[in-house]
Amino acid sequence: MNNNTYEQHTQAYVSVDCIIFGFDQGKLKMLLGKRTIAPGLGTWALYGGFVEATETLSEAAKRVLTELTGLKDIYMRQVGAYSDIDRDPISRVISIAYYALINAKDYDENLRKAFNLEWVEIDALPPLFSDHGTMVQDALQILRKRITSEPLCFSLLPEKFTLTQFQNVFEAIIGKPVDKRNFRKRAKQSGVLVATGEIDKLTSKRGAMLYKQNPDIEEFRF
Amino acid sequence: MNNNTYEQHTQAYVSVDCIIFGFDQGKLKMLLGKRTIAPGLGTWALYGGFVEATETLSEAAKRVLTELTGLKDIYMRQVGAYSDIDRDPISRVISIAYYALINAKDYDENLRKAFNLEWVEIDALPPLFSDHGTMVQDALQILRKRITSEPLCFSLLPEKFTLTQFQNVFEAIIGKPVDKRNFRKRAKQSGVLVATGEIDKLTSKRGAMLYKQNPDIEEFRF
DNA sequence: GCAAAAGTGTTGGAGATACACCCATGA
DNA sequence: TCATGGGTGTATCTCCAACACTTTTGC
Repeated sequence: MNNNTYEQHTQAYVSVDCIIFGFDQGKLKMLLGKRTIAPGLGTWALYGGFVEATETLSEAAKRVLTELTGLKDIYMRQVGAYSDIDRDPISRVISIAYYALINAKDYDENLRKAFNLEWVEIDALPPLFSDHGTMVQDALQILRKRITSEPLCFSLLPEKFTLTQFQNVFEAIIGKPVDKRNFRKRAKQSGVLVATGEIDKLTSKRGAMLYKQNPDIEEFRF
Repeated sequence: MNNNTYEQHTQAYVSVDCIIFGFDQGKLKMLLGKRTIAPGLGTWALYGGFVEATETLSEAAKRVLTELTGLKDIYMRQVGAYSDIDRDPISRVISIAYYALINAKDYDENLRKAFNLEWVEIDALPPLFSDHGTMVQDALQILRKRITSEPLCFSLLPEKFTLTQFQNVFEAIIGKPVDKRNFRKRAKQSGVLVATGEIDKLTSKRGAMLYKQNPDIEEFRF
């Protein structure tokens, strides 16, 4: 900080933009809406909101996420700050992107319709408003890097899930298939999950063991 | 973005704070100053600056870095955005932290004195102003994670360096010693550096081969 | 001649990869 | 009975870790 007084400097609007990932039908998807206001009316965009004087960035992101999804305690992390001068043509707005992971099954279809949002597959993304496309690519890169050091997959799944579901989410994030036997071995040896003893009969005739996240992991390693 | 007009929302000052790392005397250090203004007069702090209307965040960070060091083309990356309501007691200021890596030998001592900065070892850091300590810890964590996927060490060294110097920087960042033979094997096999053919006679009687960063690496893997 | 830094190879173990078939059940 | 998804084991290979002595030369 130098000696200039604050008033000599300009202020800016600060916003958060939320990248909401979900897993559905074997695909990693995200919630996008078409802008209903200028600038960028009608183009696909992330949902966001201005940061108010009484809240931090993560509080603002949580507020937006809860408003949009009705869910609390959403897994959410900061991606970064975006500040191109003209990223918003109306005024200087600096935006901080957050990614969030939700279980798509928990998500209320009525809210989705009320906000005019769509689940869009991440490998079929349309062009996005302003720098939102960059934010999304940055978030995806972070997801892929962190998948072995943070329990990302579980936030995209129901509380109890089969090994096959776990593998499907994992593959959707890293973007390539993995060997089933090796994956299951790794899953069991790593200790990141525990068998519930319950059997899921919905997705297969034979039935599959349901697992959940091991709550006693000190440092996640997968 | 919702339908409210921009004017309904409050603006904030936006600043950048720079964490300048250097390597000197076998230790990873950073440049810190004691604040010369309120708030926090006299406490150790990062050097920063307000973001002006005409510049992006990274331009502001570059401006501050150049002002402070006289150097251009500094390796610099964003750490994240910090927004606690009272992180600055005078006014709402949202700050984006950047870390920078410089070769301490390039750094002009006169500038250091002019700005009243000190090189402080990262494992002997004093308490820092506001949330600057958090920024520094976050930056260090990023450095440690990225050391194998980004060419960080080279930015802390002169253009030509010995394998021992390279190993010293590496150890300083990860915070623990590594085996010399394994490290040298890895350095050579990875292809991240090339021998210059020149011999450095300054740091040893026998002389050591000088290497430099391999410019033809497409994806850095170490 | 000795102190100080440079330089050099081998072995063992752990973890990752590749790979194909049987099982249980509902329809 | 057959279609569907669930479940399992072994052999190989690659990468990483451990480990100690010789070389050169300025002083």
